[in-house]
Amino acid sequence: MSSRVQPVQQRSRSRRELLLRAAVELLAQGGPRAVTHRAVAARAGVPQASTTYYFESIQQLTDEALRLHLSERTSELEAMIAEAGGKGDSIEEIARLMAEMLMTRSREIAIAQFEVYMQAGRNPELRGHVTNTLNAFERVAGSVLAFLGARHPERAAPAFVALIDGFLLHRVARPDQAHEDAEALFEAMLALFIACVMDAEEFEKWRARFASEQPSGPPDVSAHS
Amino acid sequence: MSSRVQPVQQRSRSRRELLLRAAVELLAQGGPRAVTHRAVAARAGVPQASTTYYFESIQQLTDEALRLHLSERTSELEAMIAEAGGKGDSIEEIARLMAEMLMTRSREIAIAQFEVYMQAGRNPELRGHVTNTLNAFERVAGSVLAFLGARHPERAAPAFVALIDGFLLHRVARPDQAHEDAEALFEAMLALFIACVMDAEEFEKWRARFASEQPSGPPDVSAHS
DNA sequence: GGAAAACATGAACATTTGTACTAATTCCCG
DNA sequence: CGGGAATTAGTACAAATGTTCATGTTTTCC
Repeated sequence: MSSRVQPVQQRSRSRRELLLRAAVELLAQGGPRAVTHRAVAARAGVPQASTTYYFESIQQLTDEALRLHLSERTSELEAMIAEAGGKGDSIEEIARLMAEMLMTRSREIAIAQFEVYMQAGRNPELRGHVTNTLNAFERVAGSVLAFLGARHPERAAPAFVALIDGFLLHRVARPDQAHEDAEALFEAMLALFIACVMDAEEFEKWRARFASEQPSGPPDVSAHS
Repeated sequence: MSSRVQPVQQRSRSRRELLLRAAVELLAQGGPRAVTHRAVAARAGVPQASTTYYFESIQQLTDEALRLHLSERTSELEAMIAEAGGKGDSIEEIARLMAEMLMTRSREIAIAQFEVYMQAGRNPELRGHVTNTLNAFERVAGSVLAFLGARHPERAAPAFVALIDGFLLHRVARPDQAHEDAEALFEAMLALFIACVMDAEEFEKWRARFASEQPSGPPDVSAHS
C-alpha cells in the first residue's frame, strides 16, 4: 500500500531513473496510453518486473516521471539564465536568445510539458508542482522584463509566459510550418511583447520593426470538410 | 477495414453522436486513457456493442470525436462573433467581452481543445483539421484587430491567439486562482496586447491603465520539494 | 568467509480492454 | 401487412495490461 522507498544502491537508483526517463519519452511520443509497464521496461532495456519492483503502480510511475520532467525544466531554466547571462542586454538580443533557446529544444520536451499541464488539471498531487514551476517561469520572466526596464514586470510576466507557452503549443499542434519562419515569428512576437511593456520610445521603435518585416499570411491548407 | 457509413435512421444518427459526445466528455475528464469502449457506452447510456457497431475501432471513434469537437469550436466562434457584433467597438469593451466569453465556457471545453492539440501532434489525420481551426481562429483575431485599427493585424493575430491559448492552458494546469482575479488579469492582458498593435496614443492610454491596476504578486505555494 | 539485507527477474495470474459473432428487435417501404 | 434491411443487444473470446510471487542473484556489513 505504501510507496516503495528510494533504493540505497547507486546502480539501483540510476536504473530507477532510467525507467522514469523512458516513461517521459513514451508519454511525449505516444501520449498517456503509450505508458505501460511493458513499454516502459522495454524502452529502458530492463526486465518487465522492474517496473513493479520500483513503483507501486503505473500511476505512481507516471506521476513521478512527470515530477522529474518538471524538475528538469527548472534546471534547464537555470542553465538558460546562466548561459544567457551577459550575452545580451537589449530587447533584440534577449528576444533572439529566448526564441533560439526555446526552439532548439527537442519537440518532445514541449510535448511532455503540455502533458504535465493536462495531467495536473486532473491530479491534485501534481498541481502543486506545476504551480511552483509556472511561478518559477513567471518569476524569471519578471526578472528579465525588469532587467530590460519594464515598468511593471511582475504584472506582465504571466502574459509573457502565456504567450510563450501558447506559441509552443500551437507549434506542437501545427508543426508543418518551416522551422526558420516559426523561429523568426516567435522572435518578433517576443520582441514586440517586451517592447509593449517598456516605455513609449522603445515600443515605437520595435513596433515599427515588427510591422516592417514581411507579413506572411496564413497558408491556406486544403479544406478538410 | 473501411469505416462504417453514416446511419440512415434519425435515431441512429443521434445515438452515434451521443457516443461521440460521451467520448469527448470522458477525454476531457479523464484523459485519453479514460476513453474505452465500455466507458463511452456507459456514459452515453447505450449497450457496449453499439460502439463497435458504429465505429471501426476505438481509435476511429476518438478521432471522429475530436473532429466533432473542432467543428463545434468553429461554430462556437461564429456564435461569439454574432453575439458580440455591435456590442462593443472599443478596445476596452472587446477585451472584456472576449475575456468573459472565453472564461465562462466550461473548463472541459478548454481541456478537450488542448487534448486535440496533443493528439494532432501525433496523428497526421487530425493535423489538417487542427491547422484549419487554428487558422480560422487567427483569421477572426486578425479581423478583430483590424476592426480596432491595428496596423498589421494579420501579423499580430498568431501572437494574439497564442496569448489566449497560453492563458487558458495555464488556467487548466493551475486552476486554484480565483475566477474573478483570473478573468480580470486575462482582460487586462488582452487589452494591453491589443493596444500594443495599435497606434501609439491608444497604446499609451492602455499601458497606463494596465500598470495602474493593483499588481497581484504570484501567490507562493508551499514548496513541494 | 558468510549471513543478512537489498536487489533482480522470470513466470504466472487476474482484470481490463478491444473486437467479433449471433440472435433478437425495430424500422422502412412497397 | 410483410419482408428485408438496419439496428440493437447479449455474449464470448483474444489480446493487452497491471500486478503478484517465488526464487535467484548481488551487495553490504561484520
